[in-house]
Amino acid sequence: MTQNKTYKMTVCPMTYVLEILGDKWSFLIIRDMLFRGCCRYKHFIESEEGVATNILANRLKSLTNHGLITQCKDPQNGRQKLYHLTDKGLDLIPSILQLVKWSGHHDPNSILSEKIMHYLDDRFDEAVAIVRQQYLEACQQDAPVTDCHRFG
Amino acid sequence: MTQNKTYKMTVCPMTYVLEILGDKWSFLIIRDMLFRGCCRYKHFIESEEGVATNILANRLKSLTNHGLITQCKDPQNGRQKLYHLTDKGLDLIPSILQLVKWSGHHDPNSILSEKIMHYLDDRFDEAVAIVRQQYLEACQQDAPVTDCHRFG
DNA sequence: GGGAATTACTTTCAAATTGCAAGTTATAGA
DNA sequence: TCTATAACTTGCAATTTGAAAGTAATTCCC
Repeated sequence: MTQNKTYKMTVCPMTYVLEILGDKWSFLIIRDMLFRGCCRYKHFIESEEGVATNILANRLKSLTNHGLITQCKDPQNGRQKLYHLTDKGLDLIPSILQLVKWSGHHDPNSILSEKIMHYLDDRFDEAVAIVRQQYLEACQQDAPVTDCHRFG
Repeated sequence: MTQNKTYKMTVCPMTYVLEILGDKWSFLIIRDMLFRGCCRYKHFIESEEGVATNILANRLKSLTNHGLITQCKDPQNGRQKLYHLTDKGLDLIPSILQLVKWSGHHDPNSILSEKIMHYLDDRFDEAVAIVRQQYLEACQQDAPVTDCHRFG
């Protein structure tokens, strides 16, 4: 799917999301940031699914252009860049947790604990708030390894 | 993305969903069924985004194999097939409505009415129930053109 | 201060996937 | 029986992906 194509009038809500997130890797990048504390190029490359470096660069650019993430130089180390979710990106948490919840119910090999499923089933808004909160805290600490990996 | 590849142990909830829905067309097929009343091959082909016939056939097979939709002969007309969402497929409504809601907030060209956004923002569970209900009713009537196009 | 190492990419090219157009098969209706 | 229609399948060119190798800009280490 072309990620950086010229703008096309969106004819329905779904086409807008799918233009931005209608491929596997964009979603996984967001997941890695939210649940795995990834904020550097290297982190994403090391992630278990194994993105190709060119695809990663392409998607990071696309997500940046669409305003879901920001890039900045690491003030501690000029040869590194830091990637962070914007508010627009963070607003995807409910969507992502619904997808996680769906997997929890329908994936026969689901690894989600009962406790997590309980949160997603009965205290969804709370789960959203927790994931958001933990992400923001982890970012402030410059060591964004959150406890939220148990969700995603 | 290969849709019919051999089974791979899912390492996290997201990979399970993305293996099934990690491409634009699968999502659009579900949307067409939910919000546009599509239940025949022809309907999907006529949909505004313009799927290629081979891609459509591939995705319908994939979604069937993954248990999100079912295929059956139209009892009224033996040369037509009917496609319907299963419970597993219907359970995607919350995920899809969250994505629609996100678009409503962030797509500068959003066409969603205030009334719809109010439902999604403040009465989300109700919106899910309405979409599900209307889909099921429309299917029973064999003329599945629902009022829900206003959502998706 | 200079060479090696590291990080974040870009480039190249083969392989896989997509999309368009042109069949093909099965059933229906006249 | 002849024609039309619905649901595909096939062939092929064009696009996208993925693996590997290369490059530029720091930073580390002696």
